Amino acid sequence: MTAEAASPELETLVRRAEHVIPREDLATRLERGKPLRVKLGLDPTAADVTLGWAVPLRKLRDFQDAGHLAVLIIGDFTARVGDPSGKSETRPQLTKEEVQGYAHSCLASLMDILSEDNLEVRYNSEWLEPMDMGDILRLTARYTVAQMLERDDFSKRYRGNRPISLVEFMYPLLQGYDSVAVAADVELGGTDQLFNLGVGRDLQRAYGQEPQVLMTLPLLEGLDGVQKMSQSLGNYVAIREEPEVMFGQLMSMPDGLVGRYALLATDMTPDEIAEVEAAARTGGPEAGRAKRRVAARVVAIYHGRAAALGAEAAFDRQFKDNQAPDEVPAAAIPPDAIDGVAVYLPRVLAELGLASSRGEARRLLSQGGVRVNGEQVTGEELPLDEVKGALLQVGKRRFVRLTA
RNA sequence: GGCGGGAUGCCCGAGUGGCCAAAGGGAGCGGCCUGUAAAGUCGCCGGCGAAUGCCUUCAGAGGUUCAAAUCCUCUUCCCGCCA
Repeated sequence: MTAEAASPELETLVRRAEHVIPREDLATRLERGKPLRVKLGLDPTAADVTLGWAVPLRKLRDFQDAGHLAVLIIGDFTARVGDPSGKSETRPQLTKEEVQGYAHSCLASLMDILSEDNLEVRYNSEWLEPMDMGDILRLTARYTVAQMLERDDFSKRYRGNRPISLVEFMYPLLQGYDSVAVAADVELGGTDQLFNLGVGRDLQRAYGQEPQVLMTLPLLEGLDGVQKMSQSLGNYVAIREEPEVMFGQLMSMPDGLVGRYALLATDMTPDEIAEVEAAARTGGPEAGRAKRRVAARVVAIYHGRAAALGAEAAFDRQFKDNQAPDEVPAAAIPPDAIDGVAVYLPRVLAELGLASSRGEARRLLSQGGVRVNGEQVTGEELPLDEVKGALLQVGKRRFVRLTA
């Protein structure tokens, strides 16, 4: 085997990747000059596409741009099984209807990243649903319980006396079978997918195909800076989020994440990444500026440069100058909150969704978390004409304009 | 199939007859501070138009008791050991 200098194409394609296994295979397949079938499977288990998902998706786009075929697998069947990767709990099973709804909304967002060209979209229910018991037995015969238990997440749960459903053992096999069904040359995934991707490789070999190359990409941490970005944890940024909101969400990330986001969520050059990373470490206003830079770059990818500038300006108005955002949702004062000429605020807050209950609303009031036209209000009642048309604010970022 | 252990609020977890809307921690929320960061600090953290008041909550269904998260019976689910 000759260890030739990596081609520029290979260089680009493996950028940001965590593992490429086996790397030589990718090189040789590229040398053949035929477009590769590059598989990425996504389970529609939630409605949005996050910056976390965007990491492998943007890699898939790189392959498309290099002339390869993106084989996007919508895991409408596997979503119902539930991927146990990295989870310490059994995932709740979703219904077919839920999954269809998610698939529909995800697919739209996905196309913000992927190109229409060089794209094949497949639903894995196409081949998984018709499998019969014979097919399933053939599949399950390939793997042992010990192999499954080698996986960290399974063994942890096993040792910790937590349940592991048999159906969870099926998941890697089904995902692996997808690779057989679409004859993948390369499969992309997050680092937590390494085991699953490997199963695909094994199964392809067992079914007489050339085994796929595995490429994993780093998992982007969520805004909490601790756990991976996930919709169920609520620490995510959706790629379709409004520019202003997206910018604000990104500004709330811990400093330690600036470099990670620069690397994984922007198109910054290595030099730029090093710069913002250093700035974030310096701390102080310096770090704040670095974070702004990263936030603006992310917003620009999904909404364009102009929107990014606008979002930053809006951010300053709201959080530096403490002004209400330009666009504030309007709502009528709930009629049952009005008693003659008095308005009962807890009811207003609760019914408009600014507080989860009237009790919560009362707490917010008593703690000074509620403002009417910028003035802190602590009493629970206000005269009706003071409330009509007023700007109601809870905390720093929840606003409603009350219509008269 | 047998024996044993377990199921508590968003999560973890204490509580084994009244003092329990239920300790403690985490997460979250609000105030101050600040770079909407971190750290810090003060407060909140089941519901009900005020309550030392009422309602709902400790897997589910029944029962004992003046009184049950706590005791009894059955059911469901989880874990372990044995087969």
